[in-house]
Amino acid sequence: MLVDTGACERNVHLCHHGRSEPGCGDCAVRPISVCSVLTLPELDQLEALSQHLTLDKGQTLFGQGEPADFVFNVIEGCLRLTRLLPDGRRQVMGFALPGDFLGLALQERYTVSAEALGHVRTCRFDREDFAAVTEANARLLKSLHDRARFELTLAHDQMLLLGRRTAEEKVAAFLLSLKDRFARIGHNSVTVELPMGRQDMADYLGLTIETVSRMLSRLDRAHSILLVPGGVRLLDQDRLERLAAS
Amino acid sequence: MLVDTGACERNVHLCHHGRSEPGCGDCAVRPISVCSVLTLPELDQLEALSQHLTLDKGQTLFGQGEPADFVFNVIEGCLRLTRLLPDGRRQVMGFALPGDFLGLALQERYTVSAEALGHVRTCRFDREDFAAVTEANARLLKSLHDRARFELTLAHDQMLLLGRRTAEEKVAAFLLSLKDRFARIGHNSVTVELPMGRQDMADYLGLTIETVSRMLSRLDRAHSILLVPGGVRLLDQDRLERLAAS
DNA sequence: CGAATTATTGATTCTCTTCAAGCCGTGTGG
DNA sequence: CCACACGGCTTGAAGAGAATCAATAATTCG
Repeated sequence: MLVDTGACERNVHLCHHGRSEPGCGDCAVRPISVCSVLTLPELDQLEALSQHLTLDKGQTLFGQGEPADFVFNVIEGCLRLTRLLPDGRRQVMGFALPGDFLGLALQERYTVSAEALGHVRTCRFDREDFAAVTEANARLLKSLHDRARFELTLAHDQMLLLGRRTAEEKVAAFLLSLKDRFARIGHNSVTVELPMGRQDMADYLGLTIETVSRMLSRLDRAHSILLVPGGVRLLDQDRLERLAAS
Repeated sequence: MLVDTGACERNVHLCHHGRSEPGCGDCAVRPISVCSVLTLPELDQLEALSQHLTLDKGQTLFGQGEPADFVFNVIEGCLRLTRLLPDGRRQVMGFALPGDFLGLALQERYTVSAEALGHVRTCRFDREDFAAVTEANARLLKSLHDRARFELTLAHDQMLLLGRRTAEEKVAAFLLSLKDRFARIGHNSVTVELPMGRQDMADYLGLTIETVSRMLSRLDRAHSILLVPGGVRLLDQDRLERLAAS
């Protein structure tokens, strides 16, 4: 069944690694990516298999249902991972930030679509090539496995949120978790950037866009947060944490 | 914060492997467990580290927040994996069946409680011991990783269900997925056993017990299913699949 | 058998959705 | 420069689906 998946331009910018541009050794996200466990020789090996790939806002990295030929490291920017039901209902499974690896939950085909929420840079590998490297390198496999296990706990957290939390709690928990994620990649601030739109937040939290907007307004009115263009300032983190109550 | 976690008896039956009882080589769930990738000598090594552990209905294998000292293979029976919020709201993260491995999403402490829904037999390993074996055996690590990735896709499915499906769709999807899981472990029948109670189903699906009961009654009245003691007979699987619409 | 637990069903309430309108920042072209 | 359109966001009013409250029925278990 065909469904309108929105913007799907694929005129992405691709470039093979050349001697002139900085390689894996200088990669900005290396310390926080799966590659952090690799030695320099191993990095060289991997680098030979990698291609940089750049997307602009709205472009699709891969689409749900397509053959899963590639895996990716996110270097810069933010992507939205969505799953679509035949009738158009949408669930955002997550947002990928720099350092994230895309391709853990892969079967033969992508089960989600990945779309750029702004300018995005990724490092792409042929899935088979990457699998071969993984097969031969126990440390890399362990690193991927640790990520998969961590992703699993995140997914469990999200299941609890979707199943048992109120709209206000969902929004509060979302803002806090986003703050934590940004903190982990070095972007530490009480003002949390929101690279995604309200509809994306809604589809991530199992709500409607109107409810998300209302809850943000409510939190703003209660001076728990301050809505600013492109983001949110967390004013009363204690209260938010009490709401998010894990 | 302390919360009543219900039945917590720990008088579980423990037994070291002895020569007289059947070992890993004859294990009923070996072909469907993580152990399926191991050679016989490797199985012997693992067997030396294993203890059988038996629980009766209502007993707790491990509790949320406790130090995660052990990992488990489920040999027989069904367990409920729950996470509790401080205020008592509960989310059932999943049900473990024979062949399932418990301990993928582990950090230092268990993030869920595991309770027996009936008579349960498990194979227990010290977490450190098991980690050492995993570390040294790439095939086992790969097997665990594949399981983790599969669990991740299941978690994603559940997120979609919790976030975007109606009560009736949730119940229909649950019955079908349970049927599939039983089929995969050899228990193939149009009559699906329901080892868990209505409250467990409700907490798994993000509903209340009353809503689950109502939806089951509705499906029964529509002759899509037939409610039988301890289970459900799937009469109109097509209609269920249309409802579950993935 | 009788008590306790679990499940079903009905009546009512409430949270979130749906429908609808208006607002705001941005970009565009006359 | 301003009118206008467009997309994203907010806000309000009405409606629906599931929760809650309450009572009864069916099972399980001692």
